[in-house]
Amino acid sequence: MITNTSALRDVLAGHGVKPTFQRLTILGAVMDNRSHPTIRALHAALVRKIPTLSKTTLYSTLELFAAKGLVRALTIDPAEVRYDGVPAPHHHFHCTACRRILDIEISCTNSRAGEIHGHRIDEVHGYFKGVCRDCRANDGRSVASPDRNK
Amino acid sequence: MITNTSALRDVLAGHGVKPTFQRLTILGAVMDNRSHPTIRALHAALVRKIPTLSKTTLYSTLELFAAKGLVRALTIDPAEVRYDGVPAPHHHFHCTACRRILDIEISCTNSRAGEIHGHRIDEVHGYFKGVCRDCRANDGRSVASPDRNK
DNA sequence: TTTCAATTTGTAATGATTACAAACACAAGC
DNA sequence: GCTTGTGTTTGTAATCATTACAAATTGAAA
Repeated sequence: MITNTSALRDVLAGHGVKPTFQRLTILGAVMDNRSHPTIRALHAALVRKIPTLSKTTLYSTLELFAAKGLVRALTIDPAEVRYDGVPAPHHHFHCTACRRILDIEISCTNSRAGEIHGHRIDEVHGYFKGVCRDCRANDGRSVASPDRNK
Repeated sequence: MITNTSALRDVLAGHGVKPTFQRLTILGAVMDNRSHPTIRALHAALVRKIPTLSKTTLYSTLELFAAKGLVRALTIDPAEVRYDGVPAPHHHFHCTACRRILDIEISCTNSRAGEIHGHRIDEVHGYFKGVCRDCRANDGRSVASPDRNK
């Protein structure tokens, strides 16, 4: 685990969010999981730590975190929202073969939020769609379906 | 109507798509509707022209168009996919108050497709989230809910 | 201990999307 | 003209993420 409880507690307190056990655990999971997990994946992973954890709590908590700017909701895959524990703007790559979402380090002059044409900008999203290197090497066939294993 | 039937017929033929009456009508609607309509909105608008038009046809046809590069599917709003009749890469602004999606003319060096880190890039998506000028002028309250009027 | 508000949970809707098979259209060949 | 066959369209029935809602729980303050 990269992030320890006291650090997480500080993050929550710094954003005016009461640090409950569920919230600490969920925030730690999202920040440590760098695969942009879905609610379903998070729930599957977290029920081991919190057997009674409900999906409703995950939905409401992640909505709260996103509103506070602690995490970012990615709507790249229309089937399911994915969550990114790194709220700083950065780009993504969505592979249409394996459905993974990868971080892309690329400079972008539009990443600085602010205002455009009078519209107030709160979030900047940039991503690419295509076939990732691994799937290309695999002749276009998916190398994995990380979140599709029901 | 901006696009006439013969022009639409050429577009479809040029992409190897058989120009049926439904496809011509649907393509014309998406290209003329610059509000990034949802399936629901398109269906509501098109049943006047094709009373028997089914939502299934809309789903399959727009999926076909998107695969052929004729239109672009926007997954900005997690509730519903929206369709853009302008397939050339350009930016969008999503207002979280009125839920509209506006076109944004802005230069972007990353809009040129190609390849990054070995990943083949087929589509480039860039958008901003925030509160649009109209809603800001209206004190943050939505100025309209174009697609929410059930 | 009591109280009260916030949080968490489980269950029941909601509604977009998909699966699927029947109905239909239309061109090629007879 | 008719027949055949393939591709298209349609309607209905699932699927499943998300939301709505109210009861249960927690925890701090009085």
